[in-house]
Amino acid sequence: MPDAIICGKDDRDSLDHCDVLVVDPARVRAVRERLVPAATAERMAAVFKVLADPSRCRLVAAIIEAGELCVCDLAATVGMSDSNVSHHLRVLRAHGLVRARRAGKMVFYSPDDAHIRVLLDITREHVEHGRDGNAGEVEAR
Amino acid sequence: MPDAIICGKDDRDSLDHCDVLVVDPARVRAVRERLVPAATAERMAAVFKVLADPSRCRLVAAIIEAGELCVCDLAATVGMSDSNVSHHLRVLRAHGLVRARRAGKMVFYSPDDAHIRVLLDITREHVEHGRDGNAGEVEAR
DNA sequence: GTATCATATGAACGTCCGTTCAGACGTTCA
DNA sequence: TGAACGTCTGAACGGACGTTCATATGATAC
Repeated sequence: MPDAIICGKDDRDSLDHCDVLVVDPARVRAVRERLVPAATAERMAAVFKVLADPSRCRLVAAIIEAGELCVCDLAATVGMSDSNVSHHLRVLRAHGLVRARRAGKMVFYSPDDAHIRVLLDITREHVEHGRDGNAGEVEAR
Repeated sequence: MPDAIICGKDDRDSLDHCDVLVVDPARVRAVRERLVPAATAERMAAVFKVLADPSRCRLVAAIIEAGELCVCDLAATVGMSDSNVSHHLRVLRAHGLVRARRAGKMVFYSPDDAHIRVLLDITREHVEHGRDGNAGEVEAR
């Protein structure tokens, strides 16, 4: 098996420079073929990014828990300003996580996706039971 | 049923001001009791934040796909600089998503959590099949 | 020892994002 | 119509974060 070679231009995505050392080019190529495409990863990261905020996590959890809730009650539930809640709800709505229903002056929000509930459940179990790996330290080695 | 009342101090978390309108205080209180604690939400958001980056998504996916991979091969696989990959791997390691094994000059990384694989799978299916709600537009209403 | 390689680290830059504040919009009720 | 209310919007501030560059560490080979 080769020890270290230089990969050609075609092995990289599309970078101006491509003189990168590779140890096991066969495996790299195999993994690259089966790897999630960059565009898909981008959309996946976007979904995670929506949930990557404690406020939005609680908002979504509260909406799922209640089934349906208006903005001011949501704000009271999670302890945030109405304005802030509204900003977050717009993000959640834009990404299809929650749905809005108008009733007179107020707007009721309800969950709009089954996957999200699973994501929250798994992650909650992960951080509660499982060892979640400290979030602060960097030691390791 | 009451139309709108002012909630007392005990109904809020711990804010200096608490003059917040609530429509359905009973439901708010019920949801608050069963709602995920703020501390837990913080840790959940931290997990999501780790995955809320396309580069890290692909790195984790590549490591899971390959089972084990060294830094330079990871860099070649996802098309990033070694330095950048190393930075991201530190984050992934600090949060217990991947594990590092040293072998001579090089370090091999492998998955260190079963939950993460499920999170990635669900999210990938979500953005591929399911309607993922456009990430750009904000229209709605 | 020195040289080379694989990886890790730190600083610096630019950008994104969560929050707050002030105000606008739309709806209801008198 | 005008006031009160629920919600939404935009600007602005502060902080967090991803990337790059240069450099340091650790390990192997000569």
